[in-house]
Amino acid sequence: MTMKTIEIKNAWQGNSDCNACTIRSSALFAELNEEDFSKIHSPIDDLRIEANTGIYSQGESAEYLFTLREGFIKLLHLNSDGSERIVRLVMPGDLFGMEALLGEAYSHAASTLSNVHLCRIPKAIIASLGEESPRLHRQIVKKWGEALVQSESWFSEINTGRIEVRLARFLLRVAKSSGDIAVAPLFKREDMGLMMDVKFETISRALASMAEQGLISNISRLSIQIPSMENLKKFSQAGLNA
Amino acid sequence: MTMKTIEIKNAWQGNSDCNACTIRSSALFAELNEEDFSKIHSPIDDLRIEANTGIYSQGESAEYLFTLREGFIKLLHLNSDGSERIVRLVMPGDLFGMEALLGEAYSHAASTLSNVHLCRIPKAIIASLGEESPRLHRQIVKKWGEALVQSESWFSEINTGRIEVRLARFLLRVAKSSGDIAVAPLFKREDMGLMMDVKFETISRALASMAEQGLISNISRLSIQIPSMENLKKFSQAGLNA
DNA sequence: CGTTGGTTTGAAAGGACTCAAGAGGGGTGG
DNA sequence: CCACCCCTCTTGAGTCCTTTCAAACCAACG
Repeated sequence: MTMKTIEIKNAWQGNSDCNACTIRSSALFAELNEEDFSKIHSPIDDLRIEANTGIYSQGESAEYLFTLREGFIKLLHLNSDGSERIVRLVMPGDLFGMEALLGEAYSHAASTLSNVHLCRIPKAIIASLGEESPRLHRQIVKKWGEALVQSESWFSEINTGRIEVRLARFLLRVAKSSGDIAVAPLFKREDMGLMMDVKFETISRALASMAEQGLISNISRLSIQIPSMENLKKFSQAGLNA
Repeated sequence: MTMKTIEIKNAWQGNSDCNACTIRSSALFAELNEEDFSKIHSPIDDLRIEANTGIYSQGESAEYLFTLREGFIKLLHLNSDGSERIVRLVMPGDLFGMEALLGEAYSHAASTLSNVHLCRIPKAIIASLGEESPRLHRQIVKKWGEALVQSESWFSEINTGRIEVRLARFLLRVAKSSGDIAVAPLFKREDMGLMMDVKFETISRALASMAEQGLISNISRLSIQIPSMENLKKFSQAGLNA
């Protein structure tokens, strides 16, 4: 598994204009006002990174935290025996790498599952701003909380029961209804296996089986279609198949 | 599974003297000074609760957060299909029920695995104190961070690989070396199964098998002994058995 | 075209689950 | 104090699901 690392020169898109950010309402700076923004001096970089690229690795000193704007990122925790698990799937609007706020090392590795667009925020900004802005502090606490809840419910739902059920819950979680039909992105089978604690062949088989049951259709490398969200939901809750 | 709920009248031990708390260094109020303490007016209750008692349930409005002083507590997340998982094992010094700080409902249920001793802190205290004490804010952020890291590494280590290996990692995590021999507490097999996503019979078999291999000894309902931490550690990392 | 990385599919082996019976411990009432 | 009950834990045998090892397939790319 070769893994590129970011080359900032190529990825750099300019400094962010956070004030005008399109996902600002869901991002870290949601509650900041003009005055708060005026206090930001260090540069917040706006990066685009291609799929399957490492952003940071576990144990590395945490200097930045990140907001994901577009795409998907996996957070990989590696165990003492060398095995690894995906402990969180970062979705647009989510913060990650918050260990930077604690002045610690990253407790997991982060890498891209798709092409992504993200903001990289130096920890110094938060430290200095945090002293003066209770609003930011509140927002940070909130984000930590969301991360924890996300992590725990992810953990509980994606890792309990038969794989087909777990996979169904996963698909419901990442699915996007664009108009009439719902589409769910897929990732490398290997990665999906790391999320649900099964081998990649098992993911492949589960997808095939669910397609046979009519729960999903149009399996391709990177996505599937969901003919009926209702059916899939029912399936994920009961596992009662035909 | 019958479950008592706290009866405060019986459990109440008096209001806490946080300033003199023995676990204060690791608890929420670690960094508060005299002045900060003087601002605390609402009562922080000091409770003792017996084993297998519910403290709060998922979805309940979060009015308090808790610090565990003694014993073990499980945080139970229940899925939409009714299945449930233990998402975190709370150990002495840990905070839980922090959803109260976000003004939300509890995202999981909490109940005792052993007799416990804990402090119950009304959310109002944090809200009012938080406005004025950046130290407390920093401490809260830190605690959130610890909870997240704990949750993720728990998730990754206790849920990856063969059960015997998972069980070994679990034991290492809860073991206490008192002098020469190390002892690890056990819980109801059912609960242990919910932590590692296996049936309770499987836990029972895994314990028996590990005893046969000499990795653990003196299996009883509530604890085991670990003859050699080294061996167990080696086992948990490689899974190479005899 | 041939190579390469990723995905699918097959068959056999292994681990966990289910159902079921039995053993151990603690508490209660006779 | 003993008998009995209930709850929990252990153990057994067969089934089901996931893994393992292999081989074939597919699409992208040089």
